[in-house]
Amino acid sequence: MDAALKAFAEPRRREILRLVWSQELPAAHIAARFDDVTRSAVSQHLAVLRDAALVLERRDGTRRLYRANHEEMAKLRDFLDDYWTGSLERLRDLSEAAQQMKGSH
Amino acid sequence: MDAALKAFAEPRRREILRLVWSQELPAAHIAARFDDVTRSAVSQHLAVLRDAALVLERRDGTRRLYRANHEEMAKLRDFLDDYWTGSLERLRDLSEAAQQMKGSH
DNA sequence: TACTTGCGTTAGTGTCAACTGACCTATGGT
DNA sequence: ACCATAGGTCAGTTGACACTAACGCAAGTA
Repeated sequence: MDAALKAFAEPRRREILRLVWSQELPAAHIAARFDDVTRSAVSQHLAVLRDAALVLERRDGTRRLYRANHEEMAKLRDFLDDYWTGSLERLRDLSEAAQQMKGSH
Repeated sequence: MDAALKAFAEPRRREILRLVWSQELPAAHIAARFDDVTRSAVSQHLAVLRDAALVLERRDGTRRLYRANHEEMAKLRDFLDDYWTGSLERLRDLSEAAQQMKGSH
């Protein structure tokens, strides 16, 4: 999950992810969208996204088709939502911090 | 805004941010929460968060009190929400990608 | 079998970021 | 004035990472 956020916090990867959000695209089409970067760089970005499970890969002959993994993206979104809305974790941290202030002052 | 996401995509900084989410804390208290890292490192993290406007700093004598900047965090959240919900941007990218497929095949 | 296309992978490079340790600054107390 | 406390800053190291160029490999095609 941490890897997903890290992968997502990269402008180029966010662009790629957006391209394959609602349609499957072969690597060549994705790479062709970026004229300021080599095909190799895009391939490596795709590997990062795949390792983070943010995209899914499907092989069709010599081609590899990519599409966004909406399930994993939903998980990431839930994670972020939890951060904002607080949840149990932050309550625990707050009580610990309060306790620490007592002890040190 | 890109800086905010990048700053947020760092586990340690997310921890710090959570500590000052609903209460103001002096730098020393924040640093004391991390036993595997020096005060210097925490100070630098706080600088990154401040530069990204994710935390606000207030001076009180020799101390510096930090608290989360909820407004800026809301902006970040909105940015992420827009990414998910689509918005105009993605529609533009989709049409461009479709046009490209036509041209190359 | 040979050639081409589609794509991943590897080595090497430059840059950036997280961290430590030493230092500097400012405020407040004695 | 002196000293302690709170905390930022700078130099230097290490490791991660985005990238290029060259190579490797599988799957069609002639």
